[in-house]
Amino acid sequence: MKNKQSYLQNYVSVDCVVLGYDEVENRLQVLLIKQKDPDKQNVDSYKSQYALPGDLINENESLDEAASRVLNELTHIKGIYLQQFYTFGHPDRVSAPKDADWLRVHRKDPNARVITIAYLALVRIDHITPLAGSFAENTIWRSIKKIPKLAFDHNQILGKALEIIKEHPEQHIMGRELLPPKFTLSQLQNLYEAMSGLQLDKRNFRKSIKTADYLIPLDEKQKGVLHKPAQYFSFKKSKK
Amino acid sequence: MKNKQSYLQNYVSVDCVVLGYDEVENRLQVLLIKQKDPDKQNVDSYKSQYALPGDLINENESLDEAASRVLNELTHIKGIYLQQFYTFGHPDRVSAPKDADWLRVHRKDPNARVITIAYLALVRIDHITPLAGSFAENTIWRSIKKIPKLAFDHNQILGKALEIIKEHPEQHIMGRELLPPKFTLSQLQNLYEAMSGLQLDKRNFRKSIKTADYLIPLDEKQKGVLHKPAQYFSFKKSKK
DNA sequence: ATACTTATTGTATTTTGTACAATTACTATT
DNA sequence: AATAGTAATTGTACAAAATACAATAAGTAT
Repeated sequence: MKNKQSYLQNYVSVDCVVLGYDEVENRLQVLLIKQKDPDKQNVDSYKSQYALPGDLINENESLDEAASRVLNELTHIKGIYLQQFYTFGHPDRVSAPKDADWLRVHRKDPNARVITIAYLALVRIDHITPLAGSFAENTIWRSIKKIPKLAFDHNQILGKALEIIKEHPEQHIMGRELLPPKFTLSQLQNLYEAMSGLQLDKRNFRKSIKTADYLIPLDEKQKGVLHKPAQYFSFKKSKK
Repeated sequence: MKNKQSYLQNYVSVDCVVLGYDEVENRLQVLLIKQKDPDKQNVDSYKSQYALPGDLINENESLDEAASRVLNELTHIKGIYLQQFYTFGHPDRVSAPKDADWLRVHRKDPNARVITIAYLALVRIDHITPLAGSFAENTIWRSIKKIPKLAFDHNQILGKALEIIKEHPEQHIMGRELLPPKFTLSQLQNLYEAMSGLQLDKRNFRKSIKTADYLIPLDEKQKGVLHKPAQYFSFKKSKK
């Protein structure tokens, strides 16, 4: 280590991969923001890009707090579990030509490197109203099967997040409010299938989750359905 | 996002948890550096601390490259697999009184926040000669069972690294050169046991690794041992 | 009464994990 | 040559978990 070396400016940001479970369509969507036309010119003159919600960290907040704040500013949701999953810091990760305009307007030093700590959140899509037209940007949900080209290295960040939930769906279901407080086993199975990308056998799925022992069977059934009504279940409170 | 907001200086560093496998003692040790007396006074006047090897990132290197460089500068080893495992960025992580002296000497802005990306490396301890008395610091191996109080939040960083290898020993053995090119199954089992902290049954261990299919049995036996000589094995080349 | 829809359930089979001890091949000693 | 000492090697019985697979049940609508 050199003594009191001079040191170039680094920006530090957090980016949030917010995955919303769409129970109706049984698919995961990702929350994206549309970068605004930085020069306030008409939209056609500027190639507006989609991006993951993210922002520079503030002075006195932890990384986790920064991620919570950014998520809250963009979705108005609070108390959601956010998991740090990787840090992206390649010197060139924000220096593609496509990103130059945005940086020029939004950064004091547009050429400075930005290191970003990426976070993953999972939510029920019908619990969130993306703040379209809010102070910052338009937000939209996009199916993870049809991801557009994103700003910076955000496609890479999203890809890593999707790998993680695909590998361990079970770790990202409990305590994440991805289902209503009361749900059927079919709803739970659909969620597993959407997260893993696999199709599961009904009988074996039910056997395995009953072994896992995190469900509470309720004395309540579906009503008004055109078939045998399913029993409702809820999650046991996690100990953490 | 605010427009061209002013932004406080953040330092960004990498810290390396280098775990060395000591086959003779069958234990893992961690590579620590001893911070030098910053004021060049006699050692007694300064509470010298142990720390994980780490350094600020340079301008044009990726995070992975920074970790490799730091590791190389401290151990002269190259080509070792380094895995990013977590980023630590609490605003107060370097502001304990114990760390003030060192920061005052080594940082232009001793009060600035430091975000550090932590990396994990595993090596054979007899392959590494820590560079005692080199330009920067003394380096020592310490058993992971007897970790002293470290600088900054390095105990926390080390703790997280140890959790990771404890949970998935198998992922950190292949391709890491933790054993000689030819090794016996007992050597391999000892390594597993050191990493997991568990004791394993010989027959069951052999059954499971033969299922795993990453070993090549060699036509060679131990020589000159006071017991039935063991067969040597080597790892299949990993495909990555 | 019938058709329709989804929920619910069990069994046989395979695979994997676990507990447990006798025999083998070498060296050193007598 | 026989014996003792040491670690390597191997198998079996049992339990638990994963997998493949289809008939019956409980509602609604006609």
